[in-house]
Amino acid sequence: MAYWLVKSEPDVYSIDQLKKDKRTCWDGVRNYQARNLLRDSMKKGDIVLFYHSNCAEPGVTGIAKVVREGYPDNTNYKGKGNPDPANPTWFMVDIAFQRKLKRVITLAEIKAEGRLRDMQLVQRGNRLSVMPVSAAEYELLIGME
DNA sequence: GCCAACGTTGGC
DNA sequence: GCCAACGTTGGC
Repeated sequence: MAYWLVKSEPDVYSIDQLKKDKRTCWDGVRNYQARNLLRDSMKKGDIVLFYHSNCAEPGVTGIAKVVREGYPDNTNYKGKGNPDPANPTWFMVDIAFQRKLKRVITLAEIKAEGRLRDMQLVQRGNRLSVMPVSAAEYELLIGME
């Protein structure tokens, strides 16, 4: 089993929305590196840290689980369907709500924790919206809750 | 709203 | 295949 972190702008899709929906398809990812992870690496049962970006208090806000492995995301090709559905470019997974953290583990705290300095999240110029997290990093982070 | 960092696009 | 222009992300 692996661990992941996904970013979402709370104005667009928040942890509270996921809690309400119970599960959602993680669509709209339009980055090839992230696409490869969605398509090839994320497995059913994997744990996903839910991160709020581009907001007043960026940080990890909850935990979700992969409930459906990568399948074609044929929508939203600039507003239209995939011109070639047999050969999809973009993929998505389904994730289900697990729980909200008791509090937000903020980006500032993560940066301040030296043992988390290798997390992709805090690497320079990181813009990936889906990224792997090691088991050790996951445990440490959850321990800060 | 600013700006740095990065990906993508397109001319050549 | 190079590289400048442009668009997007995301912290601050």
